[in-house]
Amino acid sequence: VVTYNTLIHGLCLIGDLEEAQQLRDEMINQGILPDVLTYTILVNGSCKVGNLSMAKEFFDEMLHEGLEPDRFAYTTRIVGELRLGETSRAFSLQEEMLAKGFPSDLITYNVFVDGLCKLGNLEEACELLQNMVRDGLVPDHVTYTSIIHAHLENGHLRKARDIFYEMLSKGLSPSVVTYTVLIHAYAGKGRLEAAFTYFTEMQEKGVLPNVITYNALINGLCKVRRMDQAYKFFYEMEEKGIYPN
RNA sequence: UGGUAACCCCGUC
Repeated sequence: VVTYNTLIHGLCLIGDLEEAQQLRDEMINQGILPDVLTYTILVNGSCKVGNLSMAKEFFDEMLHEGLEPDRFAYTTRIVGELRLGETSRAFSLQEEMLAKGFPSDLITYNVFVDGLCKLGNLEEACELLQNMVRDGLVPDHVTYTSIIHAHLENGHLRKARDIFYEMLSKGLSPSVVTYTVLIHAYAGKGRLEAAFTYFTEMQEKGVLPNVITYNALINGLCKVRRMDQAYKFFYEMEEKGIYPN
């Protein structure tokens, strides 16, 4: 079952759900029964390709097989419900999960925070932070990045920056993703000086920019037609062995 | 062996 799960996971990573499903069928024919991991992988893979009804089907099949979903399975399913905007269903699943002895962990909360942010419920997402603390959990850099990203998407750059500093004050280390969302927003709005400041700061802290970070900068520079500087970063990434995509 | 955050492109509106 580990071999099959690993292969199914690989197929899901490349987005080939048809083949993944066939392999699931094949393992059954071979007398190897899929387990909770198999279904979690399939539910997750379906979500990633945007086929949320398929995600639900796999989750239900897991139940029909008499398998008991665990925290990973529930959280994966919650991602799907939130993407559909089914907030109350997502919360019901959270309660169901709790009733089965799986209280939400940091990742479950992060899924809710990000999901609510993406649905435009930033307020509700922030309220969840209180629940996290109540449950003895500490918001991490992923939690903060979701909230910062939401503020940036709303055009509230200053608020985003404030949250960023709040994150630093709590001793959390921003990741390359945190810096990249900030750089993307500032560069995209023509605030290149601020973007450069973050770009410099991240490297001083040993956080290495990746191709997405460079794309964000180059995109901002191209928008304001500063092609010479755009090329400067383009060459710089090559020097660093970061390949343009 | 499985669950969370970022760019670009494309499609529908």
